[in-house]
Amino acid sequence: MSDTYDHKEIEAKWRKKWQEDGIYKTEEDSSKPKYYCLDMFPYPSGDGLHVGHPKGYIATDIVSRYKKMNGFNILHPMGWDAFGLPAENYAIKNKIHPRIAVEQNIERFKKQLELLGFNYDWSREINTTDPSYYKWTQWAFIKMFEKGLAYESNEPINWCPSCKTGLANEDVEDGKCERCGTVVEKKPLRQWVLKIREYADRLLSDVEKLDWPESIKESQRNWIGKSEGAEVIFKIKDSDLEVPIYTTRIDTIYSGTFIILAPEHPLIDSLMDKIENSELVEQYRNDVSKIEDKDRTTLEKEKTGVELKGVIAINPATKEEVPVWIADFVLFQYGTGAVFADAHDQRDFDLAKKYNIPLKVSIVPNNEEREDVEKLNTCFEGEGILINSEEFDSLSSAEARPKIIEKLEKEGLAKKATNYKLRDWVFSRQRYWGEPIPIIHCQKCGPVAVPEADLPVKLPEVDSYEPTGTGESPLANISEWVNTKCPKCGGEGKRETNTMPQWAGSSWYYLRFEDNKNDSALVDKEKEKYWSSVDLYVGGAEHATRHLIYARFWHKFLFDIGAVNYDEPFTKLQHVGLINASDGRKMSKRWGNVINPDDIVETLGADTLRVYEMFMGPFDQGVSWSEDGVVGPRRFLEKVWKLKNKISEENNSDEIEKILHKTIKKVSEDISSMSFNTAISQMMILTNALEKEDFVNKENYKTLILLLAPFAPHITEEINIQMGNTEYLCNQKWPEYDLSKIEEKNLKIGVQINGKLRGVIEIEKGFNEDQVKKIVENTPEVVRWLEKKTISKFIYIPEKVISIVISE
RNA sequence: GCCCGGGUGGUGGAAUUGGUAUACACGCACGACUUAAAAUCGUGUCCCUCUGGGAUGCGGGUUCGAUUCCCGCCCCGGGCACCA
Repeated sequence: MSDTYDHKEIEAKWRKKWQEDGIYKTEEDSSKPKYYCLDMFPYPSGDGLHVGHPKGYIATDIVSRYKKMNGFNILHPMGWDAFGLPAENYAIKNKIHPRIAVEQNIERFKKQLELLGFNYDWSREINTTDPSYYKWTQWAFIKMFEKGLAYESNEPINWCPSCKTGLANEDVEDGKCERCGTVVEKKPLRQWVLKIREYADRLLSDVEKLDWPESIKESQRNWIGKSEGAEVIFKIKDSDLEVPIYTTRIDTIYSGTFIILAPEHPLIDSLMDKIENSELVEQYRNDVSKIEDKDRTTLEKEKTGVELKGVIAINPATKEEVPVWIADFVLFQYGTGAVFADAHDQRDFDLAKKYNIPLKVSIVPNNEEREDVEKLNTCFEGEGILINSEEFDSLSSAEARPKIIEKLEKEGLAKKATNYKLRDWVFSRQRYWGEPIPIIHCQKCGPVAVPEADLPVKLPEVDSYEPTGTGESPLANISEWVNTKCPKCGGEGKRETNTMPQWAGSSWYYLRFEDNKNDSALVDKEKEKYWSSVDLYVGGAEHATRHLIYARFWHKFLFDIGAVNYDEPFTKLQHVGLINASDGRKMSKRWGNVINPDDIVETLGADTLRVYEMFMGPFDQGVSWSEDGVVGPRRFLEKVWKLKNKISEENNSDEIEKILHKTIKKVSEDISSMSFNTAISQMMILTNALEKEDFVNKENYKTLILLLAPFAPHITEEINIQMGNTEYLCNQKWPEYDLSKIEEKNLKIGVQINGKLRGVIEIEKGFNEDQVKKIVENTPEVVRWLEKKTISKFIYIPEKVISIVISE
């Protein structure tokens, strides 16, 4: 037996053996319960992995090994999300075709992952850029098209002038391109859009049944942004035209003294012949169109607007004639793009004060505080008591709302309405490196889906894959590819040249792992029934409103067309906290603070890296890498290694047995709850205890090795074989604990006097209050506090604490 | 502004159906081994005016007892936001 722990030799040896014996290959086996444990698959960047990337992968590796040892059939796969802008930009920068770059980067990533000893079943590897994969991404798109969920639109969209492509709402952060930080412009562009809004209600309500972190669920609720209110109709005087207005505060309708349209509102064009100051109006609309969205939506900006002179609307409740304004703070994309304005909204209030538009009060907080509001000295935005509201006077806001809707509904002037912030998903990109959208445009038939038999529509080779910037993808230049026949009428057709966004392939990849070689279906329904849903999904919280919404939408659609058996893809989600550099900053080439896992594997070993990353702190919390800290886990593994030399057939003390069984219990529970840090500290406690013994019982040692195996698979496998066992640890049974060995016969209980701990006594389990009291009375360290005092209360909380209250 | 999560030693952190706060690890100090160093092992390590007192962001409250529950704040991280 070699005495030094040579991690390099041991890890290389077992990596090779595991691979040769194919022990991580997963087969369907309906006799066993399944466990599907999934990582968010990476985009294979050119920089390779840094030490933060594997944190989530280590966790799923531990959980899946643990589940396997507990008799589950596990699915733990890995693949590559390789389409999209970053891959393409990397390729352009390095003057290399994206396909080649992706191949190289995948190779590098895979090597790095293999060094860490993961139990991935590589026979199920997938790659979103593989035509046999994106065939099914295209297939799903066609199904959506057939169901009317994919449509063409010409509305102005977010355009990133640097990435030279349109973007979805989700890709814009604070008015900037999420990818490159460039300020996004509005650009009218023909594009493909998916009707994710049709799923808004289900996406929202089903959030409740997910075992996900509350923060992510909350983000999704906010992003979907459901609000309930009413739609009211303001008719335009002397015309057939009317303005539908969405409001959540119909209780303020009696103070609606004017209405405001978004400057983009198309109704304005129909009103042009009535508008007396059309020049001014046009100028305002023009000015607004030039302001970037980001600036337009800052609260600090002073309110501006222009009245549409000559246009009069009728308030449906008061029947009063009210002026019509346009103002840029009214957003065309939200609600109906029009609001009724009153003294109970700060923005309307400010605008009215500035331009001397008449205001009226219809809500007051209560009778005591009504004076200031009524004098219009202040804008009251809250809910309160109605005044000046005919029969609704003296009702509360909440009481009045349904009643006002009811009344106006009878006149056909209002109805209940619901609104969402969620916008439909802008799905086309004017770039090369994505799935071609499988549509053929025909002059006669319009857009026609490519027949299923002709899928995949392969991404053609091009000379230049750089973006054109014109709003056309580079594919538009390949006429032999673009020009084709219409599948419907056989006439001349042109292929759609836009490609899909990066999020397309990742919206359903988890299904493909269940059946990655199927050429006749996206996934076999029987296999899907067995493996789905994903039991544990681990990844970064930054995907809360992008990937995790898109995937849920995509999945619900597949459920609706009968392609899958369940209506949610991920049962349990756990997010992984980032690992920052030791300076607290994000690891980045720019700061020169990147730590490469390969280096740690070389110097300290993969097992040490694994244990350290799990020991650093709570799994879902961010932490900074510590050069000093990483030696702790290394010392721990060395201690475990050295215990080999003390193996004996003799039994250890009851005290050791107790710690051992406690450890089995704690490690089992902590893996299930993903509290890896405390599982490791408990194993450290056991190891420290064993170290102090003269010998270590062989079975006890074996138990420790089994518990540690999911965390540190290499070193434990080596110890296992050195102990004379031939079966791989991952195929062995997880240890069970014996509660009777954990339970204490004697308990140490604290004694509090007036709330302060004054001593600790030892009692036998099951002692009653009198017995306990007797012991207390014979404990000098406690009794000295009781001299010359009266005991007014003696409380014994069984097996927990004694609390004595005394007075002079 | 609204919503979600968090605040504990020099550092990462542990402990919550209300019951002995500071487990485990790092760092540091001292000691053993060594010609010496590294490694390893051992001891100590919340603070103070230390027979005692104080401390889980701050201020109150409930309780025999509060890191845990309630009320009012402060700070940090995240989501949403001229959203009608």
